[in-house]
Order: sequence, then structure tokens, then C-alpha cells
Amino acid sequence: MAIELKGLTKRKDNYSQWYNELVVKADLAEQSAVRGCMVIKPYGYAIWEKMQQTLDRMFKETGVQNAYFPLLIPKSFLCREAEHVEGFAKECAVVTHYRLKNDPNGNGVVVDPDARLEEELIVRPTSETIIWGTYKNWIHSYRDLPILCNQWANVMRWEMRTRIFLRTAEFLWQEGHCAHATAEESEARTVQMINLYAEFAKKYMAMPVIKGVKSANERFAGALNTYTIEAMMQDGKALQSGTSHNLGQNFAKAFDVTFANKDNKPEYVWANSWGVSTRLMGALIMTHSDDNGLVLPPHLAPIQVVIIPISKNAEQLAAITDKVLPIIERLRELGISVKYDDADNKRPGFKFADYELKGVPVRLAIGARDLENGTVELMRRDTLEKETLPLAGIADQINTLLEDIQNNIYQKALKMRNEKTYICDSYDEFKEKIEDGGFFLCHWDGTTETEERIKEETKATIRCIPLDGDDTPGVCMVTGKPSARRVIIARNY
RNA sequence: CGGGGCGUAGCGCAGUCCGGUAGCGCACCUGGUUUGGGACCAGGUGGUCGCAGGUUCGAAUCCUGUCACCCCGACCA
Repeated sequence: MAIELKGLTKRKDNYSQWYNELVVKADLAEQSAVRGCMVIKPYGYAIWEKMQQTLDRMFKETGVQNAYFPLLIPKSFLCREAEHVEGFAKECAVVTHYRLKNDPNGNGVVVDPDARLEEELIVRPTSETIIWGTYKNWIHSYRDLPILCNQWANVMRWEMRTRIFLRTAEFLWQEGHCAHATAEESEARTVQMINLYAEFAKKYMAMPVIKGVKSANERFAGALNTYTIEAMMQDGKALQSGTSHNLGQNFAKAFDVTFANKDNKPEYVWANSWGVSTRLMGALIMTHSDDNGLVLPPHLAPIQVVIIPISKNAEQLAAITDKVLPIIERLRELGISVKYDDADNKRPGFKFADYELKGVPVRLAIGARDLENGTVELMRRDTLEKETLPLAGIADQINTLLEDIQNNIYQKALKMRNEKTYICDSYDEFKEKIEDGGFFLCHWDGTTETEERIKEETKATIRCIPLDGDDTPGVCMVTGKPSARRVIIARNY
């Protein structure tokens, strides 16, 4: 069943189809000519930049500095940590040659067989190995610690199936890599960063998340422990939105990174890594969008206010512009990004629909009627409510309204998640209800076998063992064995 | 890699069963009228029908091969 809704085609039985179309129509991104890769278009990138700037600031407030490490990783580096190779080996792009030459048969260029690399290079799927290969040279004494580095980079994972923003072959992300003198310090940093991500999700993305620990099955390859934030999309599926890994001494041992402690005894360094990616864009889209398109949280919207003049002729437009300019000036003083769209080649109705599709939080429309009355029409994107207000003081009102919208869409997302979160003690009931999506708080005996069985029978996985909330013990929903506390089980992207 | 689908103008599609001048809607260009929710009228541009073979007087259509892409699985952030 396909329903045409103001430019979007929403197929009720296929959420991802709808999502893909929204991405394209809101001018965020498109498929590239390269398999599984994505072109992020200017408007989409502007949102990503907002996220970047915010996160970057938050990182730096905790003492993290930015650095950059190579794109290409020698194959031998990747092999050093056994679990790590195992986890990533199956999805790596490999550079084998360094030169092309003209095809002797005249068909363009071919790889020059004489230019084979002695050691193949891997396009980084993540940078732990190259970074620990480098840190070895940076760390000699406890005085060199901690090292708190972050890099903004692209990585590549040759996924079998890709989905725009959620799982592309190449994606943009930040990856933080810290080296510490003690296990306690490293664990504290790991937790600090997952808390930071959760705060970012809540305050900026208006997206509620559940903080938790991954089960052994879902853990990062080479980590002792993986912390995660899990969000719920509108179709009830979970989306892992950020992770922070306590790597213990695994990478220090693999790359032989030791330091002299205060007693001049050698010790392996303690490590953690943490990252979020352009997947957050997917999360943003799938958390807030409605049938009219994107709904952007004001804190991340590249355009927070759009002003659309409605005029019959040039003189009228000039009169409107006169009224609008002071408003723009005041909005900018308040730090609000505003676009005055006085282009005369699109009609107002088109602009209304277009900015709704792009998720601009507040729209002002001003025409002849308003000129007479000294008013302006304001529409808020989250509720689509329209109101005619006096021009005087409108900018300051908008300032408050933006916060209101930010808060409202968070509450809306939270309400949605709460309504689709169930406490469930019966496996039969679980199997039935999981079909409609949602988070299920269930007791689990903590074994990989049970987790695998649930996955096989229901396609749902343990998203995380929550850090907060009800932690009373019980018995496993599947096996009846003892359970330490309820975990979150859901189908996921 | 398995199962299903699809490939025809920038986008969305019809035409394929039953071979006979390449079509429609949107977009785009020109002119005019319009402008408070995706404007209207008139005229116009644009396609070696995914690619390669084959059958035929003649192929988008039939046959063989091949390559993309999409959806569902397996894998994963």
C-alpha cells in the first residue's frame, strides 16, 4: 500500500523504503557510483557539521585533542590482535598495487602486475591497530600518560548489504583512542565517553537513548567490554548509536606498548576507544521525521528559521523586506540561523512544502495582509501549528520557541519509546509481540547459547544490559535459569 | 553468497505476454498570466530501451549470455 503524502511516498509496510526516499527528497544524501557508498549532499553535510562541531567541543572540554592517522594499515598490523582480525577480516578493502599502466590491448588502463605491493595495505575499518602501532613510539614513562586523542576520519567496511546513512561501505566518524596508566582510569574514561554520547543524543539530537553494556556476542572485536547507547526508531527497531570500548591491555600487548611506572617497572598501557558515525544522521532522521518530511531539532538545524515573503509585485516585496530585515538582524544577534527566501522563481506554497521536507524548525510567512496589520504568520515544524503574531518582539519569542520545540520533540520521542517498551516474562508472549517491534525488558540467563537461540528464533538480539533502571534479579524468560537483571532485547538495524 | 524483483529521457513509470515510426507524468527551456499551501496556458529540448551476441525483412518486445541496482536473509556501526 503506497500513500502519497505531500511529496513523500510512504509505504506503510516498508519503513526503510520510506526512509530512503526521505533521505533523497530532503536533499541529504544519495547513492554514489561506488558500491555501497554514499554522497552526502550540502544540506545533509551541514547537519553533520553541526553534530561534529558540538561533539568536538564536548570532547575538548574533557581534555581530548584531535590528531590524524593514516588511511592505510599494513596487513601485519591488523593481524596483531587475534580477536580484532577475526572481527574485521571479512569486510576489508585491500590495496595490492601501487600503479596502473596503459592496457596493451588498448582498453584504457590496467593494474600493472609489476607494481604489486610486498605487503598489502588495508583501508582502515577502524584505526586501533595503526594508532597503537604509533603510540608505541609515544609512550615510555607514566609521565607520557594519559594520551587522549580523537580523529575525525572516514573508514571503510565492505559490508555485504548496505543502507544509506545506517550502514554504508565508507562512512565518516570520529574515533577516540586513549592510553592510560591504570585500569581504573581507563574504565572511567570509557564510561565518561558513553555518558557524553548519551548527553549529546539527549541535548542536541533530542533523542532518548539507553546506556548499557553489550553482551559478549555483540562486543567490539578485541575489547573487554563495550558500552553502547541504544535508540529506538519510530518503527520500534533499535539503532546502536554510539559505542565506547574498554580495550584493557589487549592492544598494548599486541603492539608491545609499555611504560615505566613510578617504581621504574615496565607495565602495559590500558586502552579505550569510542566512536560515533554518520549513522547518527540516520538516527536523527528516523527518530523525528513525519509524513511531511524531516523534523530537525533546533540545536542541530542548519537553518533554524526560514522567512518567506508573499508578494504580488516588486514594490510589495521591498516593503516586506523592510519589515523583515530588522527581524533577521535581531535573530542573528540571538545566535539564530535564519534564511530569508525571497527568490521569485518559486511560489510560496512550494517553499512551504520544501522547507517542511527539510525540517526547518520555524517558518515565518509575511504578506500584504500582515503589512497592514503589523503581523506575521509563524509555523512550528514539530506540530505544524500556525499562528498569526504581532511583528514586534517576534525574534525574542522565536528564541524561546526553539527551545520549546527542542524539548517537545525529545518528549515526543521519549513517549514513543516508553509506549513501545514492554516488560516481558514469557518467551511465548515475547515471540508474538516482537513482530511489532519495540524494546523488551526481559530476564536472561547471561549465556551466549540462550542469546543465540533468541536471535535464531525471533531475529531479535540483546541490545544491551542497561546501566540504569530496575536491577532486581529474576529467572531467564527462555531457560528459567537465574538472571542478574533485566536486559533489553529488540530487533535492530 | 542464497531467495525475490527491476533495468525504457534527469526522476517516476507504461509499452514486453501477442515483434511493425519511442510513449506518459514530473523536471527542464521560451513566452505570457500568476504568487496566503507544491500555479496555469501555449510552444519546445531531451532516449543507440543496462551491455554483448543471436533469430527475423524488421527486436524495447523472442532466445542466449552478462552486468548493475533494489528488497528479504546471512554479516555488521
